[in-house]
Amino acid sequence: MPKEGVSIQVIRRLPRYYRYLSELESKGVEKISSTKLAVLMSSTASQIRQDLNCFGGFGQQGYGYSVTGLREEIGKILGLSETHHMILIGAGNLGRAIATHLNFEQLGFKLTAIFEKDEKLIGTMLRGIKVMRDEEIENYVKDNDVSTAILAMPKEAVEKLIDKLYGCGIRSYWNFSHFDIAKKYDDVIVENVHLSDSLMTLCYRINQAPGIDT
Amino acid sequence: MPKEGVSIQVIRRLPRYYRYLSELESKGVEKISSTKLAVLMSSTASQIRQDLNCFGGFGQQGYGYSVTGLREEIGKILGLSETHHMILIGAGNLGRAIATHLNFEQLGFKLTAIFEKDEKLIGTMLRGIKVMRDEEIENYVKDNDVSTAILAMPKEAVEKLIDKLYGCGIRSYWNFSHFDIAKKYDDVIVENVHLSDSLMTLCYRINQAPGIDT
DNA sequence: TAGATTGTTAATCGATTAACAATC
DNA sequence: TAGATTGTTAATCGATTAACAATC
Repeated sequence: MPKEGVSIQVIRRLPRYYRYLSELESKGVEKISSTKLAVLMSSTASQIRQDLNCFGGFGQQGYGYSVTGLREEIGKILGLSETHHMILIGAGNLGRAIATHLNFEQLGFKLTAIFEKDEKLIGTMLRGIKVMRDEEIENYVKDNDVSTAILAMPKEAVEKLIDKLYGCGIRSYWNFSHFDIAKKYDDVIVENVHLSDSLMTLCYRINQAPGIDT
Repeated sequence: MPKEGVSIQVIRRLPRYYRYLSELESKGVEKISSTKLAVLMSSTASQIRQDLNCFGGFGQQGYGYSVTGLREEIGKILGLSETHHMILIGAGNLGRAIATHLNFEQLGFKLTAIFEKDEKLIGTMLRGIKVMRDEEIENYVKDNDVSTAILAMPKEAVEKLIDKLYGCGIRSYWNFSHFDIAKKYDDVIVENVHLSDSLMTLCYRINQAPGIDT
């Protein structure tokens, strides 16, 4: 169903549609028009209809969209019920926050193993998963289906580890480090989360804004 | 120096330039051309020159850019030495990760206070800061300069708290929740970080990719 | 039927890329 | 001077917005 070549801008809006539709659904709203959804989301009706029609005609003329129906369709497009297995590498502050904070099961994933370098953390439990030693990654990946690795460690550590992960066949990464994985391997899927970049852009905008100091 | 109306796309690329230039600098590289930087960053020379010339002419014809000089200029543009004071609200897993993981001082900010609802966490120390009771926010903000609030708590909690924060005069937010602050107040600066949205787009791309399963 | 709202085509707008004169 | 590379203008490309016929 999802067509090829949908732009990344459209794809990045899909989770947001999904969230707003989920909320409408939980409030018992049954149908919504692109115009009303646009007001709710500070978007435009045109954009919503264009975005959705990249994947199919989910509405009904003269009526609008079924809230539940559309939410489900977007869930299918995103593939949220696919259950890719993922491993977390790095059980420091950030890794622990990721592991405990997210509902992986609702996001198309299942966290199945956690690895860490620091001896002090090995053996501790996180989300019901025992933190394993760094060196066990290769064996684990050989014996288990692993789709994706979450990289919650510094750039330098990723630099050292990435060949091993790639060698094990892992081709998708949720990357919190500043190591540029896509540059090194062009056949991988990488979603980067650069928190410090995000904060820097906030800094820029505060400085640009008139009358906001401190 | 930074001109008005620079597009958000350009601004979001600035931290990345800053990072790559910092790395070149630490490797002792003194000059770089837009062409070489483009190769390094998987960008284009045109885009780099266009981006930089939104803010000024930092290069020298026939030579290129001074690595240190350009890094410093971009640092100035981003305002990384401005030291805005920020408070963190929410000392759960995510809040703790944010507090301990980032070098605020290098990013234009200083974390000065942490607030939390959960009694068990109040009084604990994070990054040398004692976690305070939720209700003390207003008094703290009245007595101290606070530019920005980091919101590391669920949507519902932000929904309840946002009027108080806005009422205290806080006009910029680093928002990890799904509450839509910009919708409610149109004179605020909001940088959203939606980790679950990010993971969903990864899910989509894995499902689209040929031959990647599990 | 009349009103509403979609799906889709066309128009506009803005961002990226290419080209090249200026100049170090 | 000749070569290199910028700053900047022009061309292209793609995304967003507007318009409207189709249709529920």
